[in-house]
Amino acid sequence: MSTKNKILDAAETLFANKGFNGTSLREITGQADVNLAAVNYHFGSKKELIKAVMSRYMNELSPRLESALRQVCEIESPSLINVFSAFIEPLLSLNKFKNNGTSNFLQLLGRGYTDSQGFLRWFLTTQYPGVIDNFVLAVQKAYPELSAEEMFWRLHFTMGTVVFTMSSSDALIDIAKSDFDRDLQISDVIRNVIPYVAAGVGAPMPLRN
Amino acid sequence: MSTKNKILDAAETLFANKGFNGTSLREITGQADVNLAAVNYHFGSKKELIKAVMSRYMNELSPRLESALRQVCEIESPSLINVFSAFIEPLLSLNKFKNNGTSNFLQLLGRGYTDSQGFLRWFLTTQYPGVIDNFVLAVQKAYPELSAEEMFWRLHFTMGTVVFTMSSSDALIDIAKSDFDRDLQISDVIRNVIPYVAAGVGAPMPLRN
DNA sequence: AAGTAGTTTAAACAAGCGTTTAAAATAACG
DNA sequence: CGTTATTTTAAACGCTTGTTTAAACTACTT
Repeated sequence: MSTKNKILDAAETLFANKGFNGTSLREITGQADVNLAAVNYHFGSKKELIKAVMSRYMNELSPRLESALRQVCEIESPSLINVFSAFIEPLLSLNKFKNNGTSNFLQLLGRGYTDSQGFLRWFLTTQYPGVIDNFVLAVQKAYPELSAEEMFWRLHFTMGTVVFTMSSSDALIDIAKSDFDRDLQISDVIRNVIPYVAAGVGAPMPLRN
Repeated sequence: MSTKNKILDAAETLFANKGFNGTSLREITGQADVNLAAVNYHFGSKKELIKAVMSRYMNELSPRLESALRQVCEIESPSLINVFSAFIEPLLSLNKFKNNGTSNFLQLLGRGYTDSQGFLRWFLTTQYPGVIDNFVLAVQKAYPELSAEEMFWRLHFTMGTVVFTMSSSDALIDIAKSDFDRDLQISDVIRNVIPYVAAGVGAPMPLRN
């Protein structure tokens, strides 16, 4: 395996578990078993490494996601469950792409929104706008009465639900094991969260004052 | 104002905006206009300072919250909207306690769940179990059909929604201003999130396979 | 007024950080 | 084979981190 990929693999796991700020280049190169200077040689800087880690996933995910959402839009009258279920297959496909891929990616997404003053949010929204656009279109078709402003709020809440849940999914799975004696996978977490966010986005429009 | 409080005030704002890892003691003591060593003299360590910042809020919040939730349980048949609305007054009361108190506290809560490997989660659940217990009781009364396992999931999702929303509430308020020309307060965010989480928690029980 | 306890101060500490350098090792190509 | 290019390496860079030290200063008590 190439040095570049060894770095990407080690960085991905460490970033997901300890955040971007919380992971040093020495930890990464130590786990990847490569020289410290290799990061700056191959990626230029730590910030560029973070982008590279995210890009590797987004380039895999975004075409699948866009096409799945487009398919939902072709349904006669799609439900919000249809919309959110469109995420399942593309997200779980990241597990074939790499071990713990789904979990790692979603955790990284969560980190990106709280660590590093939102530069990752900027990166994602400017580099992969097609995903967001198709998502909004699908929700609009499933719930046309939802105003633009209400949509803005609820999609943000949904982002929060998913991102937070995933960034602590390891703890969640542990608790589920000890409290309910159930062995859960990341796929179970995804399937559990869909009715929740679908109901949240589908809540009746509140009366404005 | 005492040195101790000057440190707490400066630390609170910086922690909320930049996270615990992302804020140095020199930034804190600089903004507080206090000597660097004062933190270790008065609090012992950075970790203890973080606890002190959180405790100051929790000691103000938890009795109000517990009593509000107990009141909801006394309603004949409370709705989930009732349950979550019980949070409004106690949370907004933090604004009288300190400028931007509500926003700062909720952002800190969000930081605590992702920064610092969850030691803050441990701190909160062990030090303030009464809040969680009363919350669960209220939800149980409002939605008795919800199984313990489903409750576990949905409360976690709710925590995620709130915590994530609040930790990025500054960005949210900025976007709302530029996209919808609406000047929002933290209270608007709270009022918007309630129908969402109430609908999410109130979603019908899914069929198990 | 002297002495003591509490507080503040400047300076230094060791350790860790991301990044750079220049030499050594490896690979690729005419 | 010999000569470029590319990659890897060890060492050091300057800087920031949390924490500690010991002296200076303040306030209160006897």
